[in-house]
Amino acid sequence: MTTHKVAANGKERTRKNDPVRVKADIMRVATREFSEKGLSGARIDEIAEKTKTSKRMIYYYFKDKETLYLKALERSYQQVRQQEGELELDHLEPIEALSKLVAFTFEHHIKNPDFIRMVMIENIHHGRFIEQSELIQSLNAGAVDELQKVYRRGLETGQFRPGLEALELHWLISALSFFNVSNRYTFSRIFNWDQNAASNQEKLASHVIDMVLRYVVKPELMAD
Amino acid sequence: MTTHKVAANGKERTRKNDPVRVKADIMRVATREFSEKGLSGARIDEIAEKTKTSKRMIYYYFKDKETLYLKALERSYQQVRQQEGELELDHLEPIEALSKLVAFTFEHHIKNPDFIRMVMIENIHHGRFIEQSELIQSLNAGAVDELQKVYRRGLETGQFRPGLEALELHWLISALSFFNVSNRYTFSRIFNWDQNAASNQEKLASHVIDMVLRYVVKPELMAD
DNA sequence: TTCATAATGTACGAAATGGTACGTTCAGTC
DNA sequence: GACTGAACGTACCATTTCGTACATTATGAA
Repeated sequence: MTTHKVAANGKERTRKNDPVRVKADIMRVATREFSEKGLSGARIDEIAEKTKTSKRMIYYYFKDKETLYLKALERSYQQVRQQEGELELDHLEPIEALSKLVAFTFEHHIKNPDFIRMVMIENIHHGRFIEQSELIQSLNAGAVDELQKVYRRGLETGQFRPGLEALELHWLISALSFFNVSNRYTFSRIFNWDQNAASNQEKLASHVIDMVLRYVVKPELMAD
Repeated sequence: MTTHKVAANGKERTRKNDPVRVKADIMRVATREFSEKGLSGARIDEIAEKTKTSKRMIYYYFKDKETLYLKALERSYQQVRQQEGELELDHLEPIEALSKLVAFTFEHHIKNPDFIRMVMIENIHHGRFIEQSELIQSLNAGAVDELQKVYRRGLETGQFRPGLEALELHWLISALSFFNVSNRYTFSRIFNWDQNAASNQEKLASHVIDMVLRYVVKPELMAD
């Protein structure tokens, strides 16, 4: 007697226990669903269907819908933070480094619309879930530290204006990069302007970089 | 025989027909609910409860949930556009005028968090509803026109850099002002920084104004 | 007054939806 | 092989939720 059975439909029906895979599968599908439809818009049944496993398993591993959402949110943050990794700015001169940093951030947001959506959704919820997550808070910082280093170097060479704070600078860069992805639809529609078009994205990117540089670099070093 | 009856509880029960009031009441409640919980999160039953009228009336006047949402979205846009009204920049010199315009936009966003939320929600829906609305598209423009005028005047006086476009400038200002309201919760939490605190809001406001000025005004006119 | 239509109240239905009860199988340990 | 806890499948339940059927009242016109 072997351990596998034959189901009614004649298919081989050997069940494999693979908790890691199952869990990862659920997380993958859930993240996409929540990011697309929000916490209230996503349907557990639909998530289950798109999974290789069943609804039962979702509740087995994740307790309830909100817990699943929180885990999906954390996963989103983890993934983008990983990608942020190696920028290697130390060998560049300050202005060049800052320019690269901004360009990278802008691009990085474009490449991760799902993450942007999760953040939007979480803000709609008044950040109720992110507040509970120590994990997310633990893996922040990196971006600001890089910026801090660059800014300090720019101060030393005398190219940057003094008196700015890295965190606030980061806020400005984030705002411009985030908005570019988050508000595409409404902005395009209202002003009848295809913000998504490659040519316009290029324009915006260079505007944003230029804007940050003009804000940080001493004016006498900027050509008109 | 009078036209009014006495209900079981003894209360006077004269029904008044007041379509305008009823409709406005529904719209008021619906807008708040949708802005708070989104399209899928808002509940028709709850909207009905918070109304002076009944669920029946919602469907009588608004067909279905999505139509109600669209109308609420349109109402949100209308309201903020109205407020935008009189800025009176023409009598100010260009730099001063631009500064005022940015300050006003920044403040204006802060004063209308419900509107911001509606826009966020609509973007989560890929702008599916705003696309259907000719009304919303019809009442745009204003902000850009004002900016356009100021920019032209600044060019004439030679204080502004040439080559910029009003729409893109507006995009930058909007991005900074919008993000300040839309991403408060997550940003505060991640960087452990109370973005909402009055002192920090003041800082951000002056950063934003300064940033735009430095971007538009010729560098040689800017003090360090 | 009559009459037609707009406006409103009450109650209900059908489907969707989050969550669970209950039983079975897998996989490692003794 | 016997045993045990983790992993999994199926079917189901209770409630919520959007939407409607049906009856009634208000209001202005003829």
